[in-house]
Amino acid sequence: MGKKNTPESRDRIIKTAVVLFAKRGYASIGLRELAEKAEVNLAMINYFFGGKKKLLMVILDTFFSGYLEILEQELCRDVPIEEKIRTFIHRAVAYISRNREYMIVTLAELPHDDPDITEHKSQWGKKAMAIIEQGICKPLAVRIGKKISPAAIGPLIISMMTSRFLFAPILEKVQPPGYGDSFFAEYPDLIATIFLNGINGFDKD
Amino acid sequence: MGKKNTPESRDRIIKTAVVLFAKRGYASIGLRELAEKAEVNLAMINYFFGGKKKLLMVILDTFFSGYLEILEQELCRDVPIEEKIRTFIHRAVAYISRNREYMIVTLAELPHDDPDITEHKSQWGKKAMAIIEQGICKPLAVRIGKKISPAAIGPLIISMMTSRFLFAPILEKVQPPGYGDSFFAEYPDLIATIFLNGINGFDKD
DNA sequence: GACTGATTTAAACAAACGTTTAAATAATCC
DNA sequence: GGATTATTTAAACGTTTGTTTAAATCAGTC
Repeated sequence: MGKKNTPESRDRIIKTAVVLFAKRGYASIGLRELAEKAEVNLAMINYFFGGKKKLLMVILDTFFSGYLEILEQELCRDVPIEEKIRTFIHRAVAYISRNREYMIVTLAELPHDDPDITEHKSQWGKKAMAIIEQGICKPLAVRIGKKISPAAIGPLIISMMTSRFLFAPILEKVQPPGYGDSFFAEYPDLIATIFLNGINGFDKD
Repeated sequence: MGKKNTPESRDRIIKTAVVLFAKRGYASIGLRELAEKAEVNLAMINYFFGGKKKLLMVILDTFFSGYLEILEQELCRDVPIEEKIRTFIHRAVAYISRNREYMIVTLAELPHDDPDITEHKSQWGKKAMAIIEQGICKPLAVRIGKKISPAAIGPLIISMMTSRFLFAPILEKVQPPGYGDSFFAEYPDLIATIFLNGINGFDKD
């Protein structure tokens, strides 16, 4: 059963799709343009993925599974909750930054409600929520005496981490250059501190 | 010059478009379906707006101008920064909740980079950034001795406020019912407290 | 009641859409 | 080396896309 080392045109389709979908949106990219940019015959997309929507799901799965792995590894550890959250945010921001386009495709499709895709996304949502419930909400309730729903914390924390990247096209036009490199070095700490202690949390410097 | 009291089919187009775009995404809604659902002839959309993209821009403008008005009114007041931010978040969350679909259409299109639209969006971005610079970043720098860029604060604060709404399709499938009404009553306070003092800010209850 | 401008209509435009087909090539196995 | 897959190709499928056209209907003014 002729299995090659790596079906390299399949990979090229995904890589190209992620870039195009992130830049102009999943729905507005035609398969012909995708095929052309990926240097692949049009029919190959349906050959490998069985349809445009299935290709999107592969991308969503790739991002979600990577994000969930970090969630799992960092939030289930038995360390003080502050340290746990801080190292989680550092790893997660690094992951998001490294896979910017995957993240954008995923986040941009989140609010929409295609039945197939929503069903699929909520599979990941369930798992994430369970981890956040155990890893953050429960120990936090013990600590501060207030129960915050994982349905609030989960979306909140990922939205905070991704905020800067989702606004990138606007910010690049608005912002006078200069924040470039040093900014992203400080970014994970900024998010972690605000999530833990708010903007007042910078007092102690 | 025959001006009617209100061109009611123009309004119907916008109202219908906002709902459809929010639910399934701007790019995946065809003008024929939109016209049908709005009970309007197909050609009316181009007659009133001059194109699909222009219709989208009207929607983006509507949301942005409302949001910016709140930014302006609340953040330029001369009151202690904590109180200022807290009341701003309350008003903004109420606005977002009331105009959920407008917000979703706007936020879902944010990360994409259609030249025309990005140009247009960044007009609003400039204004928002200037207000946040003056209303938050500057007084905050005095208070905590650390300068946080408005290019970080602006996206962060709106992302926090909208997070719960953008994840709605997933959460409705995942979440066991029960958080419904009481949740959204507490939501603005939750966001404001976390932004100001982080999750540790609930100590004092 | 004709005139004017705003609104509405049905019909058509070329272009692009996602998907399928059947035949050709390339790679792998025995 | 012949048989068996896996991959690639060009062509066509029927729909749907956003936009335009020119004629029809409507409302209000003089």
